[in-house]
Amino acid sequence: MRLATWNVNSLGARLPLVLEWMEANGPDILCMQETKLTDDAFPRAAFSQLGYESTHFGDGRWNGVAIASRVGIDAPTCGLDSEADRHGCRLVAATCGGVRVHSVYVPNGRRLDSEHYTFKLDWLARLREYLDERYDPASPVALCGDFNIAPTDADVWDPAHFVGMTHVSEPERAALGHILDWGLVDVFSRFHPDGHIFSWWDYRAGNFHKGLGMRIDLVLLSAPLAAKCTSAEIDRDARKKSPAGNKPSDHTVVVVDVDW
DNA sequence: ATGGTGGCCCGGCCA
Repeated sequence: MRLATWNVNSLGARLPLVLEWMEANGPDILCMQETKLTDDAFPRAAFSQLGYESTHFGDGRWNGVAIASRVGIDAPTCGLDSEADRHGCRLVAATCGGVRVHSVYVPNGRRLDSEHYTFKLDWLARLREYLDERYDPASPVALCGDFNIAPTDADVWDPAHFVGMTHVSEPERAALGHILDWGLVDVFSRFHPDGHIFSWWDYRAGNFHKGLGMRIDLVLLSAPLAAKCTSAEIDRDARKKSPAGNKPSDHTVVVVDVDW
């Protein structure tokens, strides 16, 4: 089973590149974030033509998450528990090939003194509660998406640059740690313990070409899946303009293979 | 390294 996650930064703008990448790389399941579409505008037929079922949770201009799967989309659900999250469109889940898959878009905290930062920490705490209430960590569960957190200092280009900034603060890393403590493994870091491999680069100032990025897009697998994970890679090429001329997102794809 | 670019959709907001 090939499982991938990609913050596409507008599926409306990115659909040609996403389809091009799917045809070339054959994911069984692709989790997408920041589709920026309403459910009505989601291009279900385009995925269907490639053999994928899909589920989407979005209300338009911001956020929006989706899953495309060619191994089934069963029992789809949207959001966390609260009414506030129902308007955030930051989580969609479905059972795909026997795995409970979640496409997750964690709020951006913006600044440490921002109310958005408080909301981010609260959202992460409720994500842990969501796991506690629904699943057994001994079952196959995957959380895939843009966590807007670099798990360690090896996941940013220069830790000194990020002192006092969001994405790296101790409370954010602790909140992520609490989610991992439920029984999930950041499988990419297990295959690449030295870090310094990134999934996001600011569009501005040529940061991609300078190597100035962060690893904030994660695939978290419960123990039965993590034990059978054979590969975890970041496809840096998908951050470039494609051979067909399609423009990139500011994030690229994380691809995980599981012997499942 | 507080500028810069790109997405939303046309005036700023968001990342």
